[in-house]
Amino acid sequence: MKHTRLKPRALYEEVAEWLRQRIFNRELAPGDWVDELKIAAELEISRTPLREAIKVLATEGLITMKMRRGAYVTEVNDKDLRDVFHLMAVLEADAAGTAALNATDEQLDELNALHQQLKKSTKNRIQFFTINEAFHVKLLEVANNRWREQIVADLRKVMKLNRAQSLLKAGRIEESFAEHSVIMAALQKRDAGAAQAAMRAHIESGQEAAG
Amino acid sequence: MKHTRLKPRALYEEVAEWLRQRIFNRELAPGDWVDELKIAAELEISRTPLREAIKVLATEGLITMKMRRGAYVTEVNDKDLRDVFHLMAVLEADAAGTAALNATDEQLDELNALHQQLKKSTKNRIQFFTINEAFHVKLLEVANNRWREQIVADLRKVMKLNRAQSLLKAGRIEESFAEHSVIMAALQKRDAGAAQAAMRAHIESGQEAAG
DNA sequence: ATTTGTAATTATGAATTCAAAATTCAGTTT
DNA sequence: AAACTGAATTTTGAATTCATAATTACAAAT
Repeated sequence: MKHTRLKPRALYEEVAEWLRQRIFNRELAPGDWVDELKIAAELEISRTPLREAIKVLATEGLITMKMRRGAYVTEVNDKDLRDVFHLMAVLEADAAGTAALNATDEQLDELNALHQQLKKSTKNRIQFFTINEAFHVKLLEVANNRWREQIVADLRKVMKLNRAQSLLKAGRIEESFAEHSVIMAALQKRDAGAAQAAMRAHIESGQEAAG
Repeated sequence: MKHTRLKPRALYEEVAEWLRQRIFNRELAPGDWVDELKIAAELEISRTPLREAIKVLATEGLITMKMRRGAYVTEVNDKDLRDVFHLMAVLEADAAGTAALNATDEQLDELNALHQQLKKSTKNRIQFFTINEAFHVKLLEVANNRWREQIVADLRKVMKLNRAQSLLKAGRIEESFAEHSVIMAALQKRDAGAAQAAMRAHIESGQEAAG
């Protein structure tokens, strides 16, 4: 039995996560200034842990700090978004290649289980996104490079700054699922080159849909 | 004329950089605990900016924080190092490919100028390292993806945690320079595939030398 | 001698306080 | 009315203080 943790985590981490969610939900939109006093009052904490959290988000790239002026939510322009997508494609494609070669049979089963769940979620946008992300996270986990997992997670956060990525074009879900099928097939054939190519195509395709 | 800046940067950034240098110089070795009181006293500052700096380094991966226990310099094992090298190879190879296609003639000249300096530095380890790093940084700059520049910079920091990377085997400098020559030639021929392959080979070769 | 329990000490986490820079706003001048 | 000046206010940066968790030191008991 997994007991409830006594010591969840540091306050500044809680605050950092709270800020991230606010940003992803657009309650704090790109360009908005982070009002330290207002937010500290809202969370009923002092400015100290809030300021620590802000510096963490700044290092992640979600927030930009201006000396003696304050901090605002990072604004990503079209080029930034293209650049981030490109890196995601490069890193995830490489991960797919590695996974095709190194995944255990159990891990392939787990990935396939997620893939089957995805198949059943094409009618539910939110569920599709959730499971889609779980699949990508699982694939990275199988590729087994903790530094890449961290980097891709950070890039994903930046991508989420842009509203467009979540507002997919009509028919995109079906298209996305079809691409996933190609990836899954390549993984099961343990064809690294094909898995790599399929993942790259998938992410570039997602980029077009978002743009 | 570039005047001296009145307000260089935030104190916590100064402290973060000071800590990084301490770590790279092994005055703070992997596994060492960061004594807040001692360091704050040494720098004659309060714990507040020091703690902010620690959180930044933690986000970069240089320091690991344990709740209510403190922070210690991250220990990287052999697998970590392999993983970091792999990502460097993937990211820098891709950057080399992009640079081969998109560099202006002026940028190619600048890269070549650094390459010529490198040629003259094979007798001076420290100078070779400095110019070598400048070349890689310049190449990333030409590839023009600020997110990648940040990521590679962070990975480089982690690599520097390991002493081995700076203690090259005999003959490695000449070998390294030869590899650079191949990269430079591919760039000047604007052959993206060749540039990519050469860069990947170069970094993997560096990994062997470090291991 | 080893182990267990408790007090003392130390270090971390967070709030509060203080200092200084930037912004706002009123008042004056042109 | 627009622009400039300088005081008042607001906001950020950093030091200090306070609270509490963790470690150490020490004593007692088996």
